[in-house]
Amino acid sequence: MKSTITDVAKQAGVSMKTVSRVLNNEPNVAKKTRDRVLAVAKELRYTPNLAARGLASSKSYLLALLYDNPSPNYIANIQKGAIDACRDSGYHLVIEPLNMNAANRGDALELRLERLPVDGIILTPPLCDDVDLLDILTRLKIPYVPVAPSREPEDVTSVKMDDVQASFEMTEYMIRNGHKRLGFIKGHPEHSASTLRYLGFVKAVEAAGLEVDLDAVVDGDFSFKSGVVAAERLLSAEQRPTAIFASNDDMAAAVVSVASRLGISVPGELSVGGFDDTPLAQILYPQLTTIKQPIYEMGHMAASLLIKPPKAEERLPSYCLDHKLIIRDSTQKSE
Amino acid sequence: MKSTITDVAKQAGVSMKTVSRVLNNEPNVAKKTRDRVLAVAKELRYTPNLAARGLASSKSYLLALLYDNPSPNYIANIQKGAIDACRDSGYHLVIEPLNMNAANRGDALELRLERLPVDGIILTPPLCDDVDLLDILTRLKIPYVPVAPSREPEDVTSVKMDDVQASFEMTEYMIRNGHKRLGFIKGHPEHSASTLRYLGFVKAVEAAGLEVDLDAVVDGDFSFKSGVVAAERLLSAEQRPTAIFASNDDMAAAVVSVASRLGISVPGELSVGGFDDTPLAQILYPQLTTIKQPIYEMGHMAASLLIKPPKAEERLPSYCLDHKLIIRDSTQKSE
DNA sequence: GATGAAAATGACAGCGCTGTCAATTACACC
DNA sequence: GGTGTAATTGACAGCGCTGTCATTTTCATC
Repeated sequence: MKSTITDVAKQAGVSMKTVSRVLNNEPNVAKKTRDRVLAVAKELRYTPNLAARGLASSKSYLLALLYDNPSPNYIANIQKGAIDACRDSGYHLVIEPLNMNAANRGDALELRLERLPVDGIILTPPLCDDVDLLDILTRLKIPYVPVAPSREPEDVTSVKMDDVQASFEMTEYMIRNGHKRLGFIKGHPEHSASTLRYLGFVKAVEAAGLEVDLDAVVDGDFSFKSGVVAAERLLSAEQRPTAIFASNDDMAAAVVSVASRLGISVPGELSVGGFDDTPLAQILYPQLTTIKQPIYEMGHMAASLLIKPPKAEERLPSYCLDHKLIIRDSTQKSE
Repeated sequence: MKSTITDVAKQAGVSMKTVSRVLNNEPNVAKKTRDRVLAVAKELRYTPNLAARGLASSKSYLLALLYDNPSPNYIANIQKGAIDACRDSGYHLVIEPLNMNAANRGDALELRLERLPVDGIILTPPLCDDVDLLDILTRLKIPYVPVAPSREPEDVTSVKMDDVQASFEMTEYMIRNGHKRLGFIKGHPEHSASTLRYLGFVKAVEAAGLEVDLDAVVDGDFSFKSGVVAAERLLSAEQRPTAIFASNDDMAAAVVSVASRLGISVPGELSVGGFDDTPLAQILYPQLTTIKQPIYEMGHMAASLLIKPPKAEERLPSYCLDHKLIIRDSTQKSE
C-alpha cells in the first residue's frame, strides 16, 4: 500500500541508495537520474518513513520547544515560526512544557531531557537563562538555541531582539509628536527586558535634549494590576504627563482603563504606548500603539539554526531580529 | 555510551525480547524477572530509541494536534493537557497549524497529512467540523479525536463540554442572586457554541418562571468591539438590566468597559458574567465571573483516547467533561 | 584511442527494536 | 513420577532507510 524507497528504486530503475541520495539532496547524482527519481516518487506518492530514516541516520528529524512561560501568546508565536521553518525541511516540532520548580530539577530533569528524542532544542525565556538546564543540555550534547536570553552563553548561537532600540523608537515617536512630559512604567525588576526598555526610554529622552523626570517614572511588574497603581499615581500628579509609555501591553491597558475612569480621553488628552503587541492591544478601545516583537521570526530563525547549523567560521554569536513600532489609536500629537 | 536493550538484556541475564516485554508492560513476565530488568534498566539509565521502536512496531509514538484557531490560549491549554497525557505513555506531541484556505485544501492537504508520521490526531474547532479534512483522515485511516465538534461524527469518539448546562448554571446563579432583568449578548452566529449558550440561558430563565425579555437579548460575534455595541444598547435602555451575561469574556470585558465609561458601577449596579475564563477575566478589574471550560481536560482526554483506545464494546460516542462556574468580583446580589 | 581522475552508481550491512513462533519451565492433578 | 496445560522465555528475522566502500561510467587530456 504505502510505497517505500525500494518501490521507487525499482520503478525508476536505479538502486535504493541513489533514490536516497536524491531525496536527501546529496550531491553526485546526474540531473537526468534525479529528475526521473523525483518524477517516480511523486507518481507513487512516496513519503519517507521518519522512523526508518531516523534509525539509520541516528537523527530524529524532531525539534523540541521547551518553555516555562505563562504567556500563551508568546509561545504560540514562537511555535508557529519554528513549525514553519521545520515544515520545509521535513522536520516536526514537539512541545515540552517544563515546570522548573525544585522537584523537577536535578536528575529528574536530566532524565526527562534524555528521553527527548530530538535533534535540537529551542529555549524560550526564562528557561534560556537557567544554568542547570543549560548545563545538562551541554553535558547531553543536545544542540540548543536560546531565544532572547539575558546573557548570551558562549559557543552557542542565540536569537534575540533589540529591546533598547525598540524602546528608543517608541519614545522618540512620542517626542516627535510633541510630547514633552513623558511618563514611564517599568516592568518586573527581575526581568532583564525591563532594564533594557527603560534604558531605551532614557536614551531617547536625552537624545532629544530633554530631561528624564524621575517623578514620572514609576515601578510596575508587567501585570495589569501594577499598571493600575502606576497609572493612578501618574495621572493624579499635578502636572500629569501627556504621554505614558508602559513597558508592556497589559500595563498600557491599565493606563487606558484608569484614564477612562478619570475621564481623561485617550488619545485626546493622553497618549499611551505599550510593548509586545499582544491580542489585548487590538481588543482594546482605542487600539494600542505598541511594539511588535519579532516573536514569530525568532522562532523561525531558532529552528532554522538547529536544522542547518552555520559552519563554525560563519557562526554569529547571535542573530538580532527586527521589531516594529505599530502605530494605532492610543497615541497622537500633543496639542 | 547510550545503552540499548541488548545491554540491559545482557546485564540482566535475559533475552532482548524479555526486556522488550517488560518495558512495554506486556503480560506473561514473571514478577521476579520484571523487577530485575527494571532495576538494571534504571541502573543503566536506559531510554528506548523511539525510531527503532517505531520502525519495528510501525507506530510512531507521536500524536499531532491540528489547529486553525486564532485563540492561543485555547490551543495552549489543549496542548498542555495532551502533552501531560502523552508524557506518561512515552508519547510526544507534535503541533501542526493548518491554514484551511482554499489553496491548502484538496491534494495539498492530503499530502501534508500523509507526511505526518503520527499515530493519531487531535482536532480542535473549527477543524473538527471540516468535512474535507475528516474525509481525508478517514481515507488515510488515521485515528482522530474531535474536540468540541458541532456535530458528532459517527464511529468516532469525541470529547466536549456541555455548553447548554454551563450557560444554564451562570444564568441560574444570577437569578438566584435576585436578578430579574437579565441581558444576554449572543456569540458569533456561525459558531455552534453561540446557539447552545443562548439555549442554556433561555432554559434557566424559563425554569425560574421568568420570561426572556427579547429586547435584552442582543447580537454579538465574540469580539470586544461587538460587545461594546451590544453593551451600549443594553445599558442605554430605559429599564436597563441589572445583570448581563455575555457569551464570552471578550464581550463581557466590553460590557465592563462601557459600564465604567457610563459611570455604572460593576458589580454594584450591574453584574456581568462571561464565558471561557480567558486570562483577560483575571486581568480585568473587577475580575470576571465566568465559566471555565475544561480545555486542559479535553486535551488530556483526547490524547488518552488516542493512546489507549477503548475497546469497541466500551466505546462511548463522546466524553463530556465538567466545566466550572467561577465566581469572581463582577457579579453580586441584586439590591 | 589510451590514460587517469572525477563523477555517478550500487551492494551490503546494520541502526535498535518488536512480532512471530518455537522452546522451555512451572505447576496442578492424578 | 507422569501427564497436560498454561505461563514464561528466547531465537530470529526484518521493519525502511542510510553509511561505507567498492564498482562502473563519464569525460577531459594527451
